[in-house]
This record gives sequence, structure tokens and C-alpha cells, in this order.
Amino acid sequence: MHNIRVPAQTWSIAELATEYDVTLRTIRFYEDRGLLTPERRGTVRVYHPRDKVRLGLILRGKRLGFSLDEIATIVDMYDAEPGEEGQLVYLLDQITTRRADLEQRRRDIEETLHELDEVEARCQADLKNLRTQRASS
Amino acid sequence: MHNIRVPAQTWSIAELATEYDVTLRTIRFYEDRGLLTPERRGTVRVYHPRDKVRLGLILRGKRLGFSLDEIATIVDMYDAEPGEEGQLVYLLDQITTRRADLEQRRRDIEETLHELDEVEARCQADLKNLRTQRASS
DNA sequence: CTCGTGCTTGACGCTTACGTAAACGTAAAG
DNA sequence: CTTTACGTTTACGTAAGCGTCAAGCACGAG
Repeated sequence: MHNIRVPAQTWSIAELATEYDVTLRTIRFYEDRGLLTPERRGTVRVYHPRDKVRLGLILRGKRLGFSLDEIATIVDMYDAEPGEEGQLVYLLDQITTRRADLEQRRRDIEETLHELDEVEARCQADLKNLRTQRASS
Repeated sequence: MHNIRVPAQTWSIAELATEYDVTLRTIRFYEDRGLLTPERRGTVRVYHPRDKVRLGLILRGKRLGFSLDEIATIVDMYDAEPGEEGQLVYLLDQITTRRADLEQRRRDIEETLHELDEVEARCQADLKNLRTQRASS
């Protein structure tokens, strides 16, 4: 194994905010809610790769319309320690629930996309009508 | 054409609430926000098929995590009158925007589902380890 | 007439997810 | 030393999406 030296980069709160296009307030709020736990150097927050990944996951969860509470359970699944059997079984159950939820959403999206296609077709037709009528006047 | 007599059914607010599993308050709230416009017989609300369909669309929008404002623009697209050219062009633009949004969501969902698969696999493996260890003790 | 059932309109309350100051610390640059 | 940039906490404000009374009408059954 090569064991390449990764510099183990860190980020300031402002850097993360810029990169993900959120406000500092938002990032601190997520910390308040226990979703992020950056290192502290004195009073200053220092974000490690783990924190950055978590922020990414949180924001994706938001785009999907999950509440922060739901996001918390999801994100925590990602870096859960192996733990004991009860924990694992619970986790597997959560996964099943989440998956069902997401699949419902996917169906909703498919339906909506199809209906948008129809509405668009109708619009295009109406538009064409308008223009041919105008041309023949 | 057969021109089958459709009874043009109507519903009470409670019937709709039961069918879609929402509260009366919710339905009235949507009306307040201009999302529903039931007929009034005296003071009583009477819901026609159109209203019922709209409620269905609203709730699907909610499942998708859209705000009521966004849902309003979507739902209004469905029964928009042909209208004039400017309107149609605007509508087509809205459709494009909505579609982009939904496709982003779909990608987010796919990613999340895949990652859930991985987390699940890890869990299953951990569980297996635990059990074989226990068996060999 | 009275009761119960279902509907109505306010109006206040609550949670979520932040926005928006206010007031202060720290550290490098001019 | 002062300014500037960047960070901090505390705390009140707000918009969305309802929940939850309160108070009242309408109507059929008993």
C-alpha cells in the first residue's frame, strides 16, 4: 500500500459557507442542532473533511425536503460505529423506512414530470394555434 | 360517442379530509392561500371534482417538499386557460424551471438510495461478523 | 323545544429554519 | 495605535404551516 499523504485539510466557517452557498448563521444553526461538531481552536470553529461531507449530506437532505430532524437520523447513519446488535438492527430498520420514503418521492416526481410534459404539449399546441391564426388574418 | 352521464359528484369538507387524511383546518388554510376555491351553498363549502383533483396535486407537491407558494404556481399551470401568447410563453418558462428542479431532486434521490445501499451492506456485514464471532466463542 | 352533528369564522399558539442586529474578541496590516 | 477582516455569543424577529380553542349557525331526530 502506498499510504499517500493526504494533507488532512481543514476549512473555516466562511470557506464552507462560500463553497456551499449558505450563510454562517445556517452552519452555526446546524451545529446547534447537533448536525455538525467542528473542532474548536480556542473559540474558533475548524471544519475537517468529515464535517464538510456531513454538511453536503445535510444540504442534499434539505433539497429533498427532509426536516433537520429527519436529516439528523439519516446523516448519523453514515458514520455510525459498528456497535452492538440492537443498534445494527435499528439502523437496518431506519434504512428500510428511508428507502420507502425516497421511493415514494421518486414516484411522485415521475408522475409530476409526466404531467408537466402534457401541460407543455398543450401549451405548445395553443401557441401554434395562436400563431397560425395570426398568420392567416 | 357514448356521452355517459357522469353524476358530477361533489364532496363535503369532511369527506375530502377523510379521503386524503388531512384536517379540516388544513383544507381551509389552502383555501385561504388561494389554492382551493370550492363552491358555497349558503356558507357551506361544496367541493367539485376539480377541487378534489387540485387537493391531490397540492398534497403531492407537499410530499415533494415544495412550499405552498411553489405549489400554487404548479397547480395553476394545470388548469390554465389557453390565454394570450405572453401567458403561454411564461407558462412554458415555468415548466422548464420546474422540470429542472424535479430532475435535480431525482438525482439527489438516486444518490441517496445508492448510499443507503452501501450503508445497508456495511450493516449486514457487521451483523454477520458479530454473529460468527459469537458462534465461535 | 332540545339535543347532537356538522359546518362556519375568527383568533391566538406553536414549531421549524433560519435572518438580523448588537456587542465583543483576535490578529494581521497600514 | 487604529483600522480591517474574520470570527464569536446572545437574543429577538419572522414566515410557513398548520393545531387548537371559542363561539355560533343550521338542521334532522327524539
